[in-house]
Amino acid sequence: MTASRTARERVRAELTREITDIARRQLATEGAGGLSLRAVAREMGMVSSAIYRYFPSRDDLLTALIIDGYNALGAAVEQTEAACPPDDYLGRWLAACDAVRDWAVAHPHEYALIYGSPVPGYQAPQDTVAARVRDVAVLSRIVSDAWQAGAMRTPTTEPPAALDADTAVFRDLMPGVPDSVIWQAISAWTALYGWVNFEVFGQFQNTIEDRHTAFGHSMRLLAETLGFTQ
Amino acid sequence: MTASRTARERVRAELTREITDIARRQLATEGAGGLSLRAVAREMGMVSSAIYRYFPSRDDLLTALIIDGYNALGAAVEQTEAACPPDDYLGRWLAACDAVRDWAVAHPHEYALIYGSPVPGYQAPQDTVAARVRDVAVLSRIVSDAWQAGAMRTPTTEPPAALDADTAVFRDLMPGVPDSVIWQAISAWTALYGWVNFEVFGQFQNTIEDRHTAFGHSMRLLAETLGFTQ
DNA sequence: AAGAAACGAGAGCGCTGCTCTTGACGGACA
DNA sequence: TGTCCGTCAAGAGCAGCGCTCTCGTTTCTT
Repeated sequence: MTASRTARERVRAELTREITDIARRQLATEGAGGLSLRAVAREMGMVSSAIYRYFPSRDDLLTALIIDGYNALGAAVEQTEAACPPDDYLGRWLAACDAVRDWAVAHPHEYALIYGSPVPGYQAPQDTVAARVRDVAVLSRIVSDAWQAGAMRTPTTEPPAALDADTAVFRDLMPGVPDSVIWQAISAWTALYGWVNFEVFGQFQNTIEDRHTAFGHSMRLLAETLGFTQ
Repeated sequence: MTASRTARERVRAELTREITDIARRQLATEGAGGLSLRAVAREMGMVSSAIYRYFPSRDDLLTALIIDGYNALGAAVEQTEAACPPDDYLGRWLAACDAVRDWAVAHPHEYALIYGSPVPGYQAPQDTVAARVRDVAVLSRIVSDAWQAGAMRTPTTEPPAALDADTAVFRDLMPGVPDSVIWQAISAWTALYGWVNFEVFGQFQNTIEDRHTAFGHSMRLLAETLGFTQ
Protein backbone atom coordinates (compact mmCIF):
# COMPACT_ATOMS: atom_id res chain seq x y z
CA MET A 1 0.00 0.00 0.00
CA THR A 2 2.71 2.44 0.97
CA ALA A 3 4.88 1.07 -1.79
CA SER A 4 5.50 4.27 -3.69
CA ARG A 5 3.57 6.84 -1.72
CA THR A 6 6.91 8.16 -0.99
CA ALA A 7 9.53 9.74 -3.08
CA ARG A 8 10.35 11.37 0.23
CA GLU A 9 9.85 8.36 2.42
CA ARG A 10 12.11 6.29 0.25
CA VAL A 11 14.85 8.85 0.57
CA ARG A 12 14.24 8.97 4.28
CA ALA A 13 14.56 5.22 4.64
CA GLU A 14 17.69 5.25 2.52
CA LEU A 15 19.30 8.02 4.56
CA THR A 16 18.34 6.32 7.81
CA ARG A 17 20.03 3.17 6.62
CA GLU A 18 23.10 5.11 5.54
CA ILE A 19 23.33 6.74 8.95
CA THR A 20 23.21 3.44 10.78
CA ASP A 21 25.73 1.95 8.36
CA ILE A 22 28.22 4.73 8.92
CA ALA A 23 27.52 4.62 12.62
CA ARG A 24 28.17 0.89 12.68
CA ARG A 25 31.48 1.41 10.90
CA GLN A 26 32.38 4.12 13.35
CA LEU A 27 31.38 1.83 16.19
CA ALA A 28 33.63 -0.88 14.86
CA THR A 29 36.65 1.38 14.75
CA GLU A 30 36.11 3.74 17.68
CA GLY A 31 33.87 1.84 20.06
CA ALA A 32 30.62 2.97 21.58
CA GLY A 33 32.11 5.94 23.37
CA GLY A 34 33.63 7.26 20.19
CA LEU A 35 30.39 7.20 18.26
CA SER A 36 29.76 10.79 17.29
CA LEU A 37 26.73 12.19 15.52
CA ARG A 38 28.82 15.02 14.19
CA ALA A 39 31.32 12.62 12.67
CA VAL A 40 28.52 10.63 11.03
CA ALA A 41 27.09 13.83 9.64
CA ARG A 42 30.50 14.92 8.42
CA GLU A 43 31.01 11.65 6.59
CA MET A 44 27.61 12.06 4.96
CA GLY A 45 28.34 15.62 3.91
CA MET A 46 25.50 16.81 6.08
CA VAL A 47 25.41 19.36 8.79
CA SER A 48 25.20 17.85 12.25
CA SER A 49 21.80 19.18 13.11
CA ALA A 50 20.28 17.40 10.13
CA ILE A 51 20.96 14.02 11.71
CA TYR A 52 18.45 14.87 14.40
CA ARG A 53 15.70 14.70 11.79
CA TYR A 54 16.38 10.98 11.64
CA PHE A 55 17.47 10.12 15.15
CA PRO A 56 16.24 12.42 17.89
CA SER A 57 19.27 11.72 20.02
CA ARG A 58 22.52 9.83 20.15
CA ASP A 59 20.83 7.28 22.39
CA ASP A 60 18.23 6.53 19.74
CA LEU A 61 20.95 5.84 17.23
CA LEU A 62 22.62 3.59 19.78
CA THR A 63 19.35 1.79 20.33
CA ALA A 64 19.05 1.09 16.63
CA LEU A 65 22.57 -0.33 16.61
CA ILE A 66 21.83 -2.45 19.67
CA ILE A 67 18.75 -3.96 18.10
CA ASP A 68 20.71 -4.63 14.92
CA GLY A 69 23.39 -6.24 17.03
CA TYR A 70 21.00 -8.55 18.82
CA ASN A 71 19.47 -9.56 15.54
CA ALA A 72 22.81 -10.14 13.85
CA LEU A 73 24.03 -12.32 16.69
CA GLY A 74 20.71 -14.13 16.89
CA ALA A 75 20.68 -14.77 13.15
CA ALA A 76 24.25 -16.06 13.20
CA VAL A 77 23.50 -18.51 15.97
CA GLU A 78 20.25 -19.61 14.37
CA GLN A 79 21.87 -20.28 11.02
CA THR A 80 24.79 -22.18 12.44
CA GLU A 81 22.58 -24.35 14.58
CA ALA A 82 20.11 -24.99 11.79
CA ALA A 83 22.87 -26.52 9.69
CA CYS A 84 23.48 -29.28 12.24
CA PRO A 85 21.92 -32.74 12.22
CA PRO A 86 18.89 -32.29 14.48
CA ASP A 87 19.57 -35.36 16.56
CA ASP A 88 23.21 -34.50 17.25
CA TYR A 89 22.45 -32.54 20.37
CA LEU A 90 26.02 -32.20 21.56
CA GLY A 91 27.04 -31.06 18.10
CA ARG A 92 24.27 -28.50 18.02
CA TRP A 93 25.32 -27.21 21.44
CA LEU A 94 28.94 -26.88 20.49
CA ALA A 95 28.08 -25.29 17.15
CA ALA A 96 25.82 -22.75 18.78
CA CYS A 97 28.49 -21.85 21.31
CA ASP A 98 31.02 -21.51 18.53
CA ALA A 99 28.66 -19.26 16.63
CA VAL A 100 28.27 -16.94 19.60
CA ARG A 101 32.01 -16.75 20.06
CA ASP A 102 32.76 -16.31 16.37
CA TRP A 103 30.33 -13.47 16.02
CA ALA A 104 31.55 -11.78 19.16
CA VAL A 105 35.20 -12.01 18.14
CA ALA A 106 34.35 -10.71 14.68
CA HIS A 107 32.29 -7.81 16.01
CA PRO A 108 33.83 -6.96 19.37
CA HIS A 109 32.42 -3.46 19.68
CA GLU A 110 28.92 -4.50 18.72
CA TYR A 111 29.21 -7.36 21.16
CA ALA A 112 30.34 -4.94 23.85
CA LEU A 113 27.31 -2.84 23.08
CA ILE A 114 24.86 -5.64 23.76
CA TYR A 115 26.63 -7.78 26.34
CA GLY A 116 29.16 -5.42 27.88
CA SER A 117 28.93 -2.71 30.47
CA PRO A 118 25.83 -0.64 29.88
CA VAL A 119 26.43 2.74 28.30
CA PRO A 120 26.21 5.30 31.12
CA GLY A 121 22.95 7.15 31.23
CA TYR A 122 21.52 4.89 28.60
CA GLN A 123 18.40 2.94 29.41
CA ALA A 124 17.54 0.12 27.05
CA PRO A 125 14.03 0.65 25.77
CA GLN A 126 11.55 -2.17 25.53
CA ASP A 127 12.04 -2.43 21.76
CA THR A 128 15.17 -4.41 22.34
CA VAL A 129 13.45 -7.19 24.25
CA ALA A 130 12.14 -9.04 21.21
CA ALA A 131 15.50 -9.16 19.47
CA ARG A 132 17.33 -9.96 22.69
CA VAL A 133 16.22 -13.54 23.10
CA ARG A 134 17.08 -15.10 19.78
CA ASP A 135 20.41 -16.54 20.85
CA VAL A 136 19.21 -17.86 24.20
CA ALA A 137 16.14 -19.25 22.44
CA VAL A 138 18.39 -21.38 20.27
CA LEU A 139 20.35 -22.66 23.23
CA SER A 140 17.12 -23.38 25.07
CA ARG A 141 15.71 -25.28 22.15
CA ILE A 142 18.75 -27.53 21.98
CA VAL A 143 18.40 -28.43 25.63
CA SER A 144 14.69 -28.89 25.28
CA ASP A 145 15.05 -31.13 22.22
CA ALA A 146 17.79 -33.17 23.82
CA TRP A 147 15.79 -33.70 26.96
CA GLN A 148 12.66 -34.73 25.15
CA ALA A 149 14.69 -37.15 23.06
CA GLY A 150 16.05 -38.73 26.23
CA ALA A 151 19.57 -37.67 25.38
CA MET A 152 20.35 -36.04 28.71
CA ARG A 153 21.11 -37.32 32.16
CA THR A 154 19.01 -36.27 35.11
CA PRO A 155 21.03 -34.00 37.37
CA THR A 156 21.42 -34.89 41.01
CA THR A 157 21.14 -31.38 42.39
CA GLU A 158 17.76 -29.73 42.66
CA PRO A 159 17.44 -25.93 42.66
CA PRO A 160 16.29 -24.34 45.93
CA ALA A 161 12.54 -23.88 46.25
CA ALA A 162 13.05 -20.12 46.42
CA LEU A 163 13.90 -20.15 42.71
CA ASP A 164 10.55 -21.56 41.69
CA ALA A 165 9.13 -18.21 40.59
CA ASP A 166 12.24 -17.27 38.64
CA THR A 167 12.14 -20.58 36.82
CA ALA A 168 8.82 -19.76 35.17
CA VAL A 169 10.30 -17.66 32.36
CA PHE A 170 12.63 -20.46 31.42
CA ARG A 171 9.98 -23.18 31.59
CA ASP A 172 8.37 -21.51 28.61
CA LEU A 173 11.65 -21.53 26.74
CA MET A 174 12.34 -25.17 27.59
CA PRO A 175 8.98 -26.91 27.70
CA GLY A 176 8.91 -30.25 29.45
CA VAL A 177 12.36 -29.86 30.91
CA PRO A 178 12.65 -30.36 34.69
CA ASP A 179 13.75 -27.43 36.82
CA SER A 180 17.04 -29.05 37.74
CA VAL A 181 18.04 -29.22 34.09
CA ILE A 182 16.78 -25.70 33.49
CA TRP A 183 19.15 -24.33 36.08
CA GLN A 184 22.00 -26.35 34.69
CA ALA A 185 21.21 -24.74 31.37
CA ILE A 186 21.12 -21.27 32.90
CA SER A 187 24.51 -21.92 34.45
CA ALA A 188 25.89 -23.10 31.15
CA TRP A 189 24.39 -20.08 29.43
CA THR A 190 26.08 -17.63 31.78
CA ALA A 191 29.31 -19.61 31.58
CA LEU A 192 29.29 -19.40 27.79
CA TYR A 193 28.92 -15.65 27.85
CA GLY A 194 31.38 -15.40 30.69
CA TRP A 195 34.01 -16.95 28.49
CA VAL A 196 33.14 -14.79 25.52
CA ASN A 197 33.21 -11.69 27.70
CA PHE A 198 36.64 -12.55 28.99
CA GLU A 199 37.95 -13.22 25.52
CA VAL A 200 36.43 -10.19 23.81
CA PHE A 201 37.29 -7.83 26.64
CA GLY A 202 40.90 -8.91 26.66
CA GLN A 203 41.00 -10.73 29.96
CA PHE A 204 42.83 -13.65 28.39
CA GLN A 205 45.60 -11.55 26.94
CA ASN A 206 49.04 -12.85 27.87
CA THR A 207 47.30 -15.77 29.53
CA ILE A 208 45.48 -18.00 27.08
CA GLU A 209 46.71 -17.86 23.52
CA ASP A 210 45.00 -20.81 21.82
CA ARG A 211 41.62 -19.43 22.67
CA HIS A 212 39.63 -21.37 20.15
CA THR A 213 40.84 -24.69 21.49
CA ALA A 214 40.42 -23.57 25.07
CA PHE A 215 36.92 -22.35 24.35
CA GLY A 216 36.01 -25.63 22.73
CA HIS A 217 37.28 -27.58 25.70
CA SER A 218 35.40 -25.37 28.12
CA MET A 219 32.17 -25.73 26.18
CA ARG A 220 32.67 -29.49 26.14
CA LEU A 221 33.01 -29.47 29.91
CA LEU A 222 29.84 -27.44 30.14
CA ALA A 223 28.07 -29.93 27.91
CA GLU A 224 29.20 -32.73 30.20
CA THR A 225 27.84 -30.95 33.24
CA LEU A 226 24.66 -30.22 31.37
CA GLY A 227 24.35 -33.93 30.83
CA PHE A 228 24.38 -34.54 27.09
CA THR A 229 24.77 -38.30 26.92
CA GLN A 230 25.58 -38.52 23.29
CA MET B 1 65.17 10.20 54.59
CA THR B 2 62.38 11.78 52.65
CA ALA B 3 60.32 11.86 55.79
CA SER B 4 59.84 15.60 56.03
CA ARG B 5 61.68 16.91 53.01
CA THR B 6 58.21 17.56 52.10
CA ALA B 7 55.95 20.19 53.30
CA ARG B 8 55.24 20.29 49.62
CA GLU B 9 55.29 16.59 48.92
CA ARG B 10 52.88 15.90 51.75
CA VAL B 11 50.41 18.36 50.30
CA ARG B 12 50.88 16.83 46.90
CA ALA B 13 50.17 13.32 48.16
CA GLU B 14 47.14 14.59 50.04
CA LEU B 15 45.72 16.35 46.99
CA THR B 16 46.37 13.32 44.80
CA ARG B 17 44.41 11.20 47.22
CA GLU B 18 41.60 13.73 47.31
CA ILE B 19 41.41 13.74 43.53
CA THR B 20 41.11 9.96 43.31
CA ASP B 21 38.53 9.95 46.10
CA ILE B 22 36.34 12.48 44.36
CA ALA B 23 36.88 10.70 41.06
CA ARG B 24 35.83 7.42 42.62
CA ARG B 25 32.66 9.04 43.97
CA GLN B 26 31.96 10.49 40.55
CA LEU B 27 32.62 7.11 38.99
CA ALA B 28 30.15 5.50 41.35
CA THR B 29 27.37 7.91 40.43
CA GLU B 30 28.06 8.66 36.78
CA GLY B 31 30.01 5.70 35.49
CA ALA B 32 33.30 5.67 33.67
CA GLY B 33 32.03 7.73 30.75
CA GLY B 34 30.78 10.45 33.05
CA LEU B 35 34.07 10.87 34.85
CA SER B 36 35.12 14.43 34.17
CA LEU B 37 38.34 16.12 35.21
CA ARG B 38 36.59 19.46 35.16
CA ALA B 39 33.92 18.22 37.53
CA VAL B 40 36.55 16.85 39.90
CA ALA B 41 38.36 20.17 39.80
CA ARG B 42 35.14 22.04 40.39
CA GLU B 43 34.35 19.94 43.43
CA MET B 44 37.81 20.65 44.79
CA GLY B 45 37.49 24.37 44.22
CA MET B 46 40.34 24.19 41.76
CA VAL B 47 40.59 25.29 38.20
CA SER B 48 40.53 22.41 35.73
CA SER B 49 44.04 22.87 34.43
CA ALA B 50 45.48 22.41 37.90
CA ILE B 51 44.43 18.77 37.94
CA TYR B 52 46.90 18.09 35.17
CA ARG B 53 49.71 18.78 37.62
CA TYR B 54 48.68 15.56 39.36
CA PHE B 55 47.37 13.41 36.54
CA PRO B 56 48.74 14.14 33.10
CA SER B 57 45.58 12.92 31.42
CA ARG B 58 42.15 11.51 32.05
CA ASP B 59 43.46 8.07 31.21
CA ASP B 60 46.05 8.27 33.96
CA LEU B 61 43.35 9.04 36.47
CA LEU B 62 41.36 6.11 35.12
CA THR B 63 44.40 3.87 35.48
CA ALA B 64 44.74 4.84 39.11
CA LEU B 65 41.08 3.99 39.68
CA ILE B 66 41.45 0.67 37.88
CA ILE B 67 44.39 -0.36 40.01
CA ASP B 68 42.46 0.67 43.11
CA GLY B 69 39.54 -1.38 41.87
CA TYR B 70 41.58 -4.51 41.35
CA ASN B 71 43.08 -4.13 44.78
CA ALA B 72 39.76 -3.49 46.46
CA LEU B 73 38.18 -6.55 44.86
CA GLY B 74 41.24 -8.64 45.59
CA ALA B 75 41.31 -7.55 49.21
CA ALA B 76 37.60 -8.26 49.65
CA VAL B 77 37.97 -11.77 48.29
CA GLU B 78 41.11 -12.42 50.31
CA GLN B 79 39.54 -11.31 53.56
CA THR B 80 36.35 -13.27 53.06
CA GLU B 81 38.22 -16.42 52.18
CA ALA B 82 40.68 -16.05 55.03
CA ALA B 83 37.82 -16.11 57.53
CA CYS B 84 36.78 -19.62 56.46
CA PRO B 85 37.92 -22.87 58.08
CA PRO B 86 40.91 -23.86 55.95
CA ASP B 87 39.78 -27.45 55.46
CA ASP B 88 36.26 -26.54 54.35
CA TYR B 89 37.17 -26.28 50.70
CA LEU B 90 33.63 -26.08 49.36
CA GLY B 91 32.88 -23.40 51.93
CA ARG B 92 35.94 -21.44 50.93
CA TRP B 93 34.96 -21.71 47.26
CA LEU B 94 31.42 -20.55 47.85
CA ALA B 95 32.56 -17.75 50.16
CA ALA B 96 35.08 -16.50 47.63
CA CYS B 97 32.46 -16.52 44.88
CA ASP B 98 30.08 -14.65 47.14
CA ALA B 99 32.75 -12.09 47.91
CA VAL B 100 33.32 -11.42 44.22
CA ARG B 101 29.63 -11.01 43.62
CA ASP B 102 29.03 -8.88 46.71
CA TRP B 103 31.81 -6.50 45.83
CA ALA B 104 30.69 -6.26 42.22
CA VAL B 105 27.09 -5.57 43.15
CA ALA B 106 28.17 -2.98 45.69
CA HIS B 107 30.54 -1.24 43.26
CA PRO B 108 29.02 -1.82 39.84
CA HIS B 109 30.81 0.98 38.06
CA GLU B 110 34.19 0.08 39.46
CA TYR B 111 33.50 -3.51 38.53
CA ALA B 112 32.59 -2.44 35.02
CA LEU B 113 35.87 -0.58 34.86
CA ILE B 114 37.94 -3.65 35.57
CA TYR B 115 35.87 -6.50 34.16
CA GLY B 116 33.57 -4.79 31.66
CA SER B 117 34.04 -3.57 28.15
CA PRO B 118 37.38 -1.84 27.81
CA VAL B 119 37.25 1.94 27.74
CA PRO B 120 37.64 2.96 24.09
CA GLY B 121 41.09 4.21 23.25
CA TYR B 122 42.32 3.23 26.64
CA GLN B 123 45.16 0.74 26.87
CA ALA B 124 45.75 -0.77 30.27
CA PRO B 125 49.35 -0.18 31.25
CA GLN B 126 51.48 -2.88 32.77
CA ASP B 127 51.08 -1.39 36.23
CA THR B 128 47.72 -3.03 36.52
CA VAL B 129 49.04 -6.56 36.08
CA ALA B 130 50.24 -7.01 39.63
CA ALA B 131 46.95 -5.98 41.19
CA ARG B 132 44.93 -7.94 38.64
CA VAL B 133 45.60 -11.42 39.90
CA ARG B 134 44.65 -11.21 43.54
CA ASP B 135 41.13 -12.59 43.13
CA VAL B 136 42.06 -15.39 40.78
CA ALA B 137 45.00 -16.21 43.05
CA VAL B 138 42.58 -16.84 45.89
CA LEU B 139 40.37 -19.08 43.76
CA SER B 140 43.43 -20.94 42.53
CA ARG B 141 44.70 -21.48 46.04
CA ILE B 142 41.40 -23.02 47.11
CA VAL B 143 41.53 -25.49 44.26
CA SER B 144 45.17 -26.22 44.90
CA ASP B 145 44.63 -26.77 48.63
CA ALA B 146 41.61 -28.97 48.03
CA TRP B 147 43.43 -31.08 45.51
CA GLN B 148 46.46 -31.58 47.67
CA ALA B 149 44.20 -32.54 50.58
CA GLY B 150 42.58 -35.17 48.41
CA ALA B 151 39.23 -33.42 48.61
CA MET B 152 38.56 -33.37 44.88
CA ARG B 153 37.54 -35.96 42.36
CA THR B 154 39.68 -36.60 39.31
CA PRO B 155 37.88 -35.39 36.21
CA THR B 156 37.26 -37.75 33.34
CA THR B 157 37.94 -35.31 30.53
CA GLU B 158 41.49 -34.36 29.66
CA PRO B 159 42.26 -31.03 27.96
CA PRO B 160 43.51 -31.23 24.37
CA ALA B 161 47.27 -31.42 23.99
CA ALA B 162 47.23 -28.11 22.13
CA LEU B 163 46.50 -26.38 25.42
CA ASP B 164 49.66 -27.56 27.07
CA ALA B 165 51.53 -24.29 26.61
CA ASP B 166 48.62 -22.20 27.83
CA THR B 167 48.36 -24.32 30.94
CA ALA B 168 51.79 -23.26 32.15
CA VAL B 169 50.69 -19.97 33.67
CA PHE B 170 48.05 -21.73 35.69
CA ARG B 171 50.33 -24.55 36.84
CA ASP B 172 52.25 -21.93 38.81
CA LEU B 173 49.03 -20.71 40.38
CA MET B 174 47.89 -24.24 41.25
CA PRO B 175 51.01 -26.24 42.02
CA GLY B 176 50.60 -29.99 41.94
CA VAL B 177 47.18 -29.87 40.35
CA PRO B 178 46.71 -31.97 37.19
CA ASP B 179 45.91 -30.20 33.96
CA SER B 180 42.44 -31.64 33.75
CA VAL B 181 41.54 -30.03 37.08
CA ILE B 182 43.24 -26.81 36.07
CA TRP B 183 40.98 -26.46 33.06
CA GLN B 184 37.94 -27.28 35.12
CA ALA B 185 39.02 -24.45 37.39
CA ILE B 186 39.48 -22.08 34.47
CA SER B 187 36.01 -22.94 33.28
CA ALA B 188 34.60 -22.34 36.73
CA TRP B 189 36.50 -19.07 36.96
CA THR B 190 35.04 -17.75 33.70
CA ALA B 191 31.62 -19.02 34.68
CA LEU B 192 31.78 -17.15 37.97
CA TYR B 193 32.59 -13.88 36.25
CA GLY B 194 30.09 -14.64 33.54
CA TRP B 195 27.36 -14.70 36.11
CA VAL B 196 28.57 -11.56 37.83
CA ASN B 197 28.82 -9.79 34.49
CA PHE B 198 25.27 -10.71 33.63
CA GLU B 199 23.99 -9.59 37.00
CA VAL B 200 25.92 -6.33 37.23
CA PHE B 201 25.26 -5.39 33.61
CA GLY B 202 21.54 -5.92 33.98
CA GLN B 203 21.13 -9.00 31.82
CA PHE B 204 19.00 -10.67 34.49
CA GLN B 205 16.55 -7.83 34.77
CA ASN B 206 12.95 -8.98 34.42
CA THR B 207 14.28 -12.52 34.29
CA ILE B 208 15.89 -13.62 37.53
CA GLU B 209 14.78 -11.76 40.63
CA ASP B 210 16.17 -13.80 43.50
CA ARG B 211 19.67 -13.38 42.21
CA HIS B 212 21.47 -14.20 45.40
CA THR B 213 19.84 -17.61 45.64
CA ALA B 214 20.28 -18.27 41.95
CA PHE B 215 23.92 -17.29 42.15
CA GLY B 216 24.47 -19.59 45.11
CA HIS B 217 22.89 -22.48 43.28
CA SER B 218 24.94 -21.85 40.18
CA MET B 219 28.17 -21.69 42.16
CA ARG B 220 27.22 -24.93 43.87
CA LEU B 221 26.76 -26.57 40.48
CA LEU B 222 30.16 -25.25 39.47
CA ALA B 223 31.67 -26.68 42.62
CA GLU B 224 30.15 -30.04 41.80
CA THR B 225 31.62 -29.99 38.34
CA LEU B 226 34.93 -28.89 39.75
CA GLY B 227 34.78 -31.96 41.93
CA PHE B 228 34.80 -30.83 45.55
CA THR B 229 33.93 -34.01 47.37
CA GLN B 230 33.25 -32.48 50.70
C1' DA C 1 -2.91 26.20 -6.46
C1' DA C 2 -2.67 26.84 -1.26
C1' DG C 3 -1.56 25.12 3.16
C1' DA C 4 0.96 21.84 5.93
C1' DA C 5 4.62 19.02 6.92
C1' DA C 6 9.34 17.72 6.41
C1' DC C 7 13.85 19.04 5.43
C1' DG C 8 19.01 21.04 5.32
C1' DA C 9 21.77 24.75 6.75
C1' DG C 10 23.56 27.68 10.11
C1' DA C 11 24.33 29.86 14.50
C1' DG C 12 24.71 29.12 19.12
C1' DC C 13 24.74 27.12 24.17
C1' DG C 14 27.17 24.63 27.55
C1' DC C 15 29.97 20.97 28.19
C1' DT C 16 34.36 18.15 27.55
C1' DG C 17 39.84 17.05 27.45
C1' DC C 18 43.81 19.38 26.92
C1' DT C 19 47.54 23.20 26.08
C1' DC C 20 50.01 27.37 26.91
C1' DT C 21 51.24 31.40 29.40
C1' DT C 22 51.54 34.17 33.47
C1' DG C 23 52.48 35.37 38.02
C1' DA C 24 53.03 33.87 42.85
C1' DC C 25 55.08 30.99 46.26
C1' DG C 26 58.51 27.94 48.76
C1' DG C 27 62.66 25.32 49.63
C1' DA C 28 67.69 24.96 48.73
C1' DC C 29 71.99 27.04 48.35
C1' DA C 30 75.52 30.77 48.35
C1' DT D 1 70.14 36.97 54.28
C1' DG D 2 69.38 37.15 49.62
C1' DT D 3 68.94 34.82 45.31
C1' DC D 4 67.23 31.52 42.23
C1' DC D 5 64.93 27.63 40.38
C1' DG D 6 61.20 24.38 40.49
C1' DT D 7 56.42 23.88 41.55
C1' DC D 8 52.03 25.49 41.69
C1' DA D 9 47.09 27.65 40.69
C1' DA D 10 44.85 30.41 37.59
C1' DG D 11 43.13 31.97 33.29
C1' DA D 12 42.46 32.13 28.42
C1' DG D 13 41.88 29.47 24.60
C1' DC D 14 41.38 25.43 21.01
C1' DA D 15 38.78 21.83 19.01
C1' DG D 16 35.45 18.67 19.73
C1' DC D 17 30.91 17.02 21.52
C1' DG D 18 25.31 16.62 22.05
C1' DC D 19 21.65 19.27 21.36
C1' DT D 20 18.33 23.35 20.30
C1' DC D 21 16.40 26.97 17.69
C1' DT D 22 15.49 29.58 13.65
C1' DC D 23 15.10 30.31 8.77
C1' DG D 24 14.34 29.57 4.01
C1' DT D 25 13.41 25.79 0.86
C1' DT D 26 11.41 21.61 -0.88
C1' DT D 27 7.94 18.16 -0.95
C1' DC D 28 3.55 16.12 -0.03
C1' DT D 29 -1.47 16.65 0.78
C1' DT D 30 -5.91 18.50 0.01
